[in-house]
Amino acid sequence: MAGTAKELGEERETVVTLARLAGVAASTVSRALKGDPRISAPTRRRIEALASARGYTPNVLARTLSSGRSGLIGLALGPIANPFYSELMQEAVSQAATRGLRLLMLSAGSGPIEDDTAQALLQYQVDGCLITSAQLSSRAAHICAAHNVPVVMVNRVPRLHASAIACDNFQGGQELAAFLHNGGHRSFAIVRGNPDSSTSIERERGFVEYLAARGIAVALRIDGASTYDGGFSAGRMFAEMPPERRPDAIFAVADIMAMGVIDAFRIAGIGVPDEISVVGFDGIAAAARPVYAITTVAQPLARMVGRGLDLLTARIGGTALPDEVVLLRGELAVRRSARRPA
Amino acid sequence: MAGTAKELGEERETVVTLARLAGVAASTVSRALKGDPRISAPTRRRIEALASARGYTPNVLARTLSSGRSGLIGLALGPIANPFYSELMQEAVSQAATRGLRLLMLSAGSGPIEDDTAQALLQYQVDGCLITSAQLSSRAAHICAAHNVPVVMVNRVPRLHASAIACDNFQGGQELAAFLHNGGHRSFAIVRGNPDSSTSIERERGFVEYLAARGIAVALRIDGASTYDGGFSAGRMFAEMPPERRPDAIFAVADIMAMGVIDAFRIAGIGVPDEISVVGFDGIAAAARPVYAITTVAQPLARMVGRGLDLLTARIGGTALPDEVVLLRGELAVRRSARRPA
DNA sequence: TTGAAAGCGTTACCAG
DNA sequence: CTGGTAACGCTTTCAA
Repeated sequence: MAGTAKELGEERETVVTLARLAGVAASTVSRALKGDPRISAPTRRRIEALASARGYTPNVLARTLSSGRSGLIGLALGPIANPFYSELMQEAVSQAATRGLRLLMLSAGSGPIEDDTAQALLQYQVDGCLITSAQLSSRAAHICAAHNVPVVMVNRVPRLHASAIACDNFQGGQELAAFLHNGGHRSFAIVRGNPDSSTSIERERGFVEYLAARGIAVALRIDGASTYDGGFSAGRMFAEMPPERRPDAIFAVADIMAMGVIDAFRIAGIGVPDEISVVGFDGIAAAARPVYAITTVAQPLARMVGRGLDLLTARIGGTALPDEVVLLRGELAVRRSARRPA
Repeated sequence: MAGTAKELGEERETVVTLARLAGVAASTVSRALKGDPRISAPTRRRIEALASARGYTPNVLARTLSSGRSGLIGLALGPIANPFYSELMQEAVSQAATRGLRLLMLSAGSGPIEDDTAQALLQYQVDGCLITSAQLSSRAAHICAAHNVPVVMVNRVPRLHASAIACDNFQGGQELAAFLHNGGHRSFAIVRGNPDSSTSIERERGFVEYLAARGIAVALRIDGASTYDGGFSAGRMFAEMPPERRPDAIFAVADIMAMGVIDAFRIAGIGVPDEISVVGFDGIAAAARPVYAITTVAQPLARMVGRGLDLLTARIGGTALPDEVVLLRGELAVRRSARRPA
């Protein structure tokens, strides 16, 4: 083991130094190391042995310069108070790794992704870009388009030049409405998420339209800002209403808000689901905890990330594929936070 | 706006194309753009104008190749079921950005960081490496050392060649023990974290030693795996004990486990802190929610990340500074999950 | 104040 | 099957 450790400050190996050591050309080393079939087995073995003995590490940046591909995917994320996005990020990191891609993380702040962030992406020659929990400003979109950097929005429907992968939020909203309606609920409220997130809007729309088709109007909509605290405040507001005016059922468009609502009810001594039903959306791990047991629509996280990377890699070769929007169906997870159909 | 958008497939600008356009040499462009004082003001302005008009983006990778610095920091993280690490990561991303650094994310799986991960870091010529929620294998440490890549562990004390920044876990453990002891508790239990995390061990040691010095032995230690579920199971175990044999106070060495413990007690109908006190460690956002209100030691997250990056950048110039371990004092946050001293 | 040229480490192309 | 050479885009001497 110690034999492979190198002195501090020792020069780093390169294809050239290896070539000299092996008595071959640099190009031969390069080819041998990436398994080019034209290199004879003995030569390859000799070079491989040498490389590993000397602890050679290829310089990906130099490779990028000459080949044009960096193996880097930019991952831009907005504020991730919502655990859904941590879970998404982890999934992305690990799936990218298995595909030999690395993630360059960019924090996008709370607004749309601006020029400087887009610039940063381009500076590092990312092969593509995954955007979650944020929108792309139109200039940023132009910049990416101009530089042939494919963009895939995850969990957002793109307003601009970009492909997207998302859960079928509209359908999920409908499904929850149906579940509650069949469960005998008749008066509904919604705790809304971020007002300019397509995700939240679609969920709400699905829910509302399903009920509207049955002649029911949603009685109340409160903003919950897609945060726990927002949900909690909303929950307190419901709790303060006279019981006879309170809705039967509440749809918080994100689990994290549903958790806040449920906690507010608990503190107020309002029984869930005995006095009021609460459903969420996302399927985050915390929503499944026994103390919440939230009935929700679980997003197919792994598949979303996988398909998202597919969309990206398909477009990376320079192949000019048209933008594509993929909607994946979420799965209704029936737990105990809502009274269920008989 | 539209004027700056470029046709799809148009060649990307480089110092060379800009130089041609401006009628100067490439080196002049390079110097002008980075504010080299030797370039005359008019020339600089002309070049700057041109660059921004044509949407020029420097290729950081090429720069790295010639200058040796990538501006990339490798961020290796283990499994981040614990929200503390999501919070840490976010903080790291944004602080790095303000320093002009970017983070390359590497998922380290659950074991120590192995050779291949270290290789990946080196391949991308990271200037330095931040490791959290994981240990560095001895080989990986050697590899980084050999390549002059400084390593800083965050929230871990290094076993090997690396600097580190952490909360003073030992002191925090003592402080919690003191708080509980002064609050009149006399029988204690610990819910342990990951058995080979220095963080957990130190917290536990601080707690145990404080009590031992007062002639009290910790009655019971249960493994909680640093997860909510682990805490929840531990809580159930306590709940099933005959009340007279149950400890007075429980120290869960991570807030996320304390949450599990508290929830288990709630389900079992055991009052916190009336029947039993629970304290945690970390200061994650969720621990402050009214339904938990966990008394805990809050880690100074922002300062930890800041000092961690300081340690790193100080070593990046090639400056061979000795390894350094910085301990920051956490702050006791007294909330309502534990009976407090009179 | 500016230009020319030589690298940085890799890959790709063209010879042989 | 292998070797040379020319890129890739930028910085950095060294000259002018």
